[in-house]
Amino acid sequence: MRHPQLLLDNQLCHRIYMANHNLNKVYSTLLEPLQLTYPQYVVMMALWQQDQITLSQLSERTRIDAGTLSLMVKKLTDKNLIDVRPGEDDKRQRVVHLTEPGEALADQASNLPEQVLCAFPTLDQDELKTLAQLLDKLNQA
Amino acid sequence: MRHPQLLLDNQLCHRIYMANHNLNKVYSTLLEPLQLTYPQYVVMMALWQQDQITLSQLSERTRIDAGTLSLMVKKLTDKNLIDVRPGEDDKRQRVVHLTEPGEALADQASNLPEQVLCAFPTLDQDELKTLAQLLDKLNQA
DNA sequence: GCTATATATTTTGTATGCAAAGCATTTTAC
DNA sequence: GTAAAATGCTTTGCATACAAAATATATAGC
Repeated sequence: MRHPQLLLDNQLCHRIYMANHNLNKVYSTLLEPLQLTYPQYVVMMALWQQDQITLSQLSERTRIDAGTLSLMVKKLTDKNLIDVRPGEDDKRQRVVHLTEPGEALADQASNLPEQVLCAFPTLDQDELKTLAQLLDKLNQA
Repeated sequence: MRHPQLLLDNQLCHRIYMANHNLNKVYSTLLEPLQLTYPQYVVMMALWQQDQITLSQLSERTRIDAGTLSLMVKKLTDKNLIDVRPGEDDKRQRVVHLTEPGEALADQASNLPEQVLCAFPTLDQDELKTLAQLLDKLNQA
């Protein structure tokens, strides 16, 4: 091969791609009892952290773009986990509220983060911390 | 919040998700001259590394699943970058071959990995190496 | 106040991603 | 040798992603 720098195994992007893939797989198993997809779970986490925020705030927080979010919010509304009301000050905005079942779901999800880490026993606490720091640094750029 | 472990900022998965997202963004800009999407570029990299492999080998290498690959291979064939022939030993298989233009594209892509890293000046060589090692460890699990 | 611009959201079109069903071929078991 | 199981691939259906166009409402400049 003329260009060794193009080897798939040398690409940071592919490591990240695979990690994302592997994490998604673990989550999809763990999320099955909650009847949530992984991105839907991310939206719920954002709302458990701060309820009654606008769609654009939710998009900023989760990094899920507006178009995708628009659809997902519909589905979560159908599941009766959230409900969406027009903004009082600004009628263009739509504010997302957790419903009772939506809030209650946090209890069911509360042991999930720990279980996810259990799926990756090859990394110890220190390594997880370092990994998180390096990813934060990468994401700053 | 009753469950601090559910804070979005505490999730490894979300850091990975954002990193994947950020890298994709950088790639989509850099890949525009090559007229490739990022996953298509991954397929091409796999083939530049080893040509004339079956679809299932390509899937294993790229971690792109068979169904997705089936479609992508069609598009790359339309672009005249690859061509696909039935396996000689096993007629069920289909073997992917780089075309002349497909091989030539590697030259155009050869400086891409370096340019990608330039988009992340917050990480130095050592940190990139550590990050790669930790991701490998995570992906082993 | 009115118009031009900006903002918040939805819609549309295209490209993955993935599970499951379907199809053709090959291998296994007997 | 032949039926059953396995394998390689394609197709289908659904769920993101994301850019760009469309829509509704707010704000700025005059």
